[in-house]
Amino acid sequence: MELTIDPMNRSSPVPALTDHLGYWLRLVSNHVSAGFARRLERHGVTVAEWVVLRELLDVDALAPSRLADRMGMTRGAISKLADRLVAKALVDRQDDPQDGRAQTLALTAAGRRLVPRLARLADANDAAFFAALASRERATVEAALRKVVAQHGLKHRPVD
Amino acid sequence: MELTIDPMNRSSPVPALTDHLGYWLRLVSNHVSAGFARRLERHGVTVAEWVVLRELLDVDALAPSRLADRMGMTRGAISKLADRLVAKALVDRQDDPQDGRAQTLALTAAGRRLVPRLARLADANDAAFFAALASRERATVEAALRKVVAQHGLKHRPVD
DNA sequence: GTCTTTTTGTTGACTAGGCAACTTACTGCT
DNA sequence: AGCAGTAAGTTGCCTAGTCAACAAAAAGAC
Repeated sequence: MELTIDPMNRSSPVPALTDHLGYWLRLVSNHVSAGFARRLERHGVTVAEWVVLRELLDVDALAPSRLADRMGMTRGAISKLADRLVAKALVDRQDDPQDGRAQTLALTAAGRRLVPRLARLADANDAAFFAALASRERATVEAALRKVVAQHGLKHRPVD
Repeated sequence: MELTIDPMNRSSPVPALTDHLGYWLRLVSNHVSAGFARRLERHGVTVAEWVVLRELLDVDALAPSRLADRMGMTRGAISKLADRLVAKALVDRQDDPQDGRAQTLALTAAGRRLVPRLARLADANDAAFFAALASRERATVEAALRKVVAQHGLKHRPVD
């Protein structure tokens, strides 16, 4: 390929950035996330914090390390993230009485109250961004993305 | 909605993270970018640096501020990014003789040599990630994403 | 029962970006 | 010509991650 003789010096038609599906994915994804971040900002919450809150809603209590696994972040990051959420009184951190190393994170009453409001923002953001797509089209895209996730066994890594 | 009477306490079925298309987008996008970053790592280049190099390939010389516009980054970020690329001898920074404020960035010979190799990594990464999709399916996804981009007039913002 | 290994969470150094203040230089108005 | 306004690039401070070293505690080996 690159060894092909090319007297006219046009041997390497380097593909454009936009030739990769990953480019479009990242472009749209970054805008969707940034848009959501803007909406969350008014509530003093970041996207990563939202994910924690939403995760905690279902489980009632979760070890930071489990959260790290679920979110695809390091324990160090979760440690600091939890600090912030505790400071905002949205999350309660408690030592595990069974295991001196372990902790457990849970929503406070305020956190539990906030989640549904933020969920509505998430709905609105998604709807606004993908309004251009017919619902059939949206389903197709989601199916394709799920297929990619399945094929590569991608673990949750919603935040960078 | 949240005012609906609900004696069973099931009034707010808060949607799951996975109910949003944006979630899947971000999950896949982050993995694709992280995968690409890993491939680039061996060449001592980051994804943002790759984007700069690829942009410069077409134009031969570009002002940092134009680059900032194209990449959706601040001038401050471009300033530092250019520093790194100059340090790696992949980019040449030159003062504009016409305008005492302005500069111009251009690929060095080494930079120009590197781009096609990195482009191959980009191709490989994209192909590997989306191998699960039929080419028709890939085209559908790309069309949908382009539609979203068009409807919102999204400017280039490939890097966070 | 002790000693090694593993696990849990924290911390500090580092990175890459944003934002805003700043310097320098050009532009346009009069 | 001079001066206000604007544009280009740099810098310092901030944020939110990673990574690796660490302390404390539990688990496992024997």
